[in-house]
Amino acid sequence: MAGVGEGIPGASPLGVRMDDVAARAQVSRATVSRVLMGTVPVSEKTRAKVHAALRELGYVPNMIAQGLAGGRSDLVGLLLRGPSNPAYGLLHSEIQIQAVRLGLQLITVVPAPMEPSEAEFAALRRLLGLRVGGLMVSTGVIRSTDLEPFLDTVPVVSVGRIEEHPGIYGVSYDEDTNAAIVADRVATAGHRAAAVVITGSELSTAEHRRGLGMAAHLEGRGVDVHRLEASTFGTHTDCYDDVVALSREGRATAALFPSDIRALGFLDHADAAGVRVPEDLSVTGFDAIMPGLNRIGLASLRIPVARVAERGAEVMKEMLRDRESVPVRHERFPGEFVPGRTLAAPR
Amino acid sequence: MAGVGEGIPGASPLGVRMDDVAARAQVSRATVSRVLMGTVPVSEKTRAKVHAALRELGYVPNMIAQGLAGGRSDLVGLLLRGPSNPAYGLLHSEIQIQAVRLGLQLITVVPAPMEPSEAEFAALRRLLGLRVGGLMVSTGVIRSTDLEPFLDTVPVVSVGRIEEHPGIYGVSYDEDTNAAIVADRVATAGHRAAAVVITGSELSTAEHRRGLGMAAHLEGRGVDVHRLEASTFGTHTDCYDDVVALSREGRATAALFPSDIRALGFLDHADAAGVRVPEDLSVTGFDAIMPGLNRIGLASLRIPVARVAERGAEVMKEMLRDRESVPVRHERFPGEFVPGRTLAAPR
DNA sequence: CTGAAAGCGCTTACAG
DNA sequence: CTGAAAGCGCTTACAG
Repeated sequence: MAGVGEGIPGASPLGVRMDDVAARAQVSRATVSRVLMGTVPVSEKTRAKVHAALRELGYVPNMIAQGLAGGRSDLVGLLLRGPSNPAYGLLHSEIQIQAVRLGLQLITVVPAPMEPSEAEFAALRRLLGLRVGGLMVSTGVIRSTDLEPFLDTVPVVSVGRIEEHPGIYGVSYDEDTNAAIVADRVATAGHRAAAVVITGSELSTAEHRRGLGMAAHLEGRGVDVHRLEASTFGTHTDCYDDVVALSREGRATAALFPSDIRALGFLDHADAAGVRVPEDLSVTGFDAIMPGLNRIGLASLRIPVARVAERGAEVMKEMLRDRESVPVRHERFPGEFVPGRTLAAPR
Repeated sequence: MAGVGEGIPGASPLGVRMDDVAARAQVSRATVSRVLMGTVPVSEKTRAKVHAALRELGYVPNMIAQGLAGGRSDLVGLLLRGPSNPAYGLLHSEIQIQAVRLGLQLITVVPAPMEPSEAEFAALRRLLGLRVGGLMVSTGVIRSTDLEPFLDTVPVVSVGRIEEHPGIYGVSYDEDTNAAIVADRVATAGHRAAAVVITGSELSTAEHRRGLGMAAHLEGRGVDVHRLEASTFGTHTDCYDDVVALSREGRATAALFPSDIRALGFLDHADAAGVRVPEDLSVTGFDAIMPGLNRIGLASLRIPVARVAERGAEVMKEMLRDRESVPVRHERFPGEFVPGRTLAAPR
C-alpha cells in the first residue's frame, strides 16, 4: 500500500537485487543496469517495464557493488576537522551546500578531536578505502605529505586550510593579508604596545599563521609586541592571565586573538579580572562568522567562508571532469574587517 | 624513502591489491585477509611476513570490495540536517565525537538545504545504497514513514529529533518540558500577554513543537497568547514586524522565540524599530549553545546536546551488537534555563 | 594454520 | 536494442 517495498511482502527493499528486478521485468540484468545507468539507449517499451519493476520492488541500488564493478565511484570524500571552532562548522556546511549545487555526491568523515594527526590519518584511510573519486580536505592538522602517495590516483583539493604542497590544489583564506588588516587597524587606532596570542601550529596551522602575521605586521608598524603561546585548543585560561598581567603593567593596550572563540573567552576573563574593554585594553578576534557577533561588539575579521567553499567545490568538480585541465594553484581569499566597540584608541 | 608506497615505484598505494600483498609475502590472498581481519589465528611468522608486505606496499584495503564480500559494512550512516541552525552543527560534532569514542565508523551525509524532504530522501538513499550497518538520523524533516521500509534490515536511531514512530528508537530533547520551562519563567516574571513565534512544522518539527508547547503552557498559566507563524527557515523579518506591532499596541510584553537565531535576529530588528529590550518587551530564545551568549544576555533554554549525542551513539552501538536486545524506546532529555537580561518583569 | 574456490551485486565489453 | 559472461577486490566456508 505504501508504494514502496510492496512487491515482496515482508522483505526489505534493501534485500532486493538487480536480478529480482530483471526477473520481474522479464529482461536481463544487463538491461536493468543500462536503464539505471542511462548511458546506453534502451527501447521505450523495455524501459517502461523496468521502471515498473523498479518501483514495485522498491529497489535501492547497491552502491557498494556498483563501485566495485564500475571501477570508481562518483562519491567525493570530505575530510573535516573537529568541532573546536565554529568557523569550521560553517565552512563544512557551505561546502556541502555548494557540492550539492554542483551535483557532487559528498561523503563526510570527521576525525576524533583528540590525538589530532593520528585520528585524521585514520579518517583519511577510511575515505580512501571507500575509493572515492575525489577528496576534499578541510582539516588543518593533517600533513600534506600524508596525502602525497594518493595524489596521482585521486584528485585532492584542500579547502580552507593553508596549503603549500605543490601537488595539491588549495583554496583558502588569505591569512597573511587578513592578519595584516587586523594589525593595521590596531596600529591605526594608536596602539603602541600589544599582546598577540599565537596558537601552536600543531593545534591549528591557520591560527598559528594568523598570530605570526599579526605580530610581524604590528612590529612592521613600530608596535611593541608581546607574543603569547596558546597551548590548548579552543577556550582556555592560561594565556588569558598573561594578557591581563600585561595590561595591568601597562605593557599592552591591545590584545589580538586568532579566533573569536578565544577572544570571547578572554572577554569573560577580563570582566572577572576587572580589566575594562576597551578602556583598559582593546580586544580583537578573528573569523566573525557567528550569529550575534554584532551584539557582542567584538572587533574581528570576517573570513569569506561561502566564497572559499564555493570555489573549492568548483575546482573539485572541474578536476573530476578532467583532471589534466586543472593546473595546481593555491588560491587565497582575503576577508574584511568587522569593526566593534572592543577596539578603541588607547586612553 | 617515505615509508609509504615505496614498493612499486610510481604506483599509488590505491592501486595495490590484496593479491599484490599476498605475492610479496608469499602467502595466499586468504591469509592476507585473515591477518587483516584478525578473526582467525595465523602463525606469528606468517603474520610478520604479511605485515612487512603490507607496509612496504602501502596497502589501503578496498572497503568497497570488503563490503561486498563481507555482506555488511561496519559503517554507520549519519543523516544530518542542513546548516540553518548552529544547534544542529554542535549536535553533529558531538555525535561524531561520541561515535569515535565508541569505535563506530561514521559516514555523514547532509542533504541540500533547499527543497527539504526531497533532498533528505535522496541523501537517505545514498547512505542506504552504501549498505551501512546502521543509520543515525538527525534531521528534523524527513518522515519516519520514509524510513519504515528499511527498519527490519538496518537498525535506525533518530537523534535530536522528535521521533514518534513505534519502530524507531528515539533519543532527543524533551521539547515539551523545555517549552514548559521557558513559559513558566516568562509567566513567573509577571507577563500576562505574550507573542509566541511558531515555526511551520515543514521547516522544523522541533521548533514547531517548541512554539506550540510554549503557547499552550502560557495559556495554561492564564497568559494571553498571540501565535505568530514563521514561514521561512532561519532569520527573517516577516513576523518580527508583527512582534513589534504587538509590543507597541501593548498587546504583548514578552516575545518567545523557538531558537536563539530567531531571537537574535529580532533583537537587531527591535533596536532598529526603537523597541527597548527588556523595558518594552522581554525576549527569550532557545538552544543556548552558541559561544558568547552570556555576553549578549539573551535568556534561553540550553538543550543537552552532548548528552543526547552520547546516548544516541550508545544505543546505536548496542543495536549493532545485538539488535534484538534493544527494545525500541523514545528517550527525551530536558534542558536547563539560562537566565539573561532580556527577560525581566513587565514594566 | 593455510590454500583453492565460490560468491557478494553490480557494469561493461563482446556478440548477436 | 538486448543477453551471456567475465571481472571488480575482497571474505569465508570447505578441505586439507
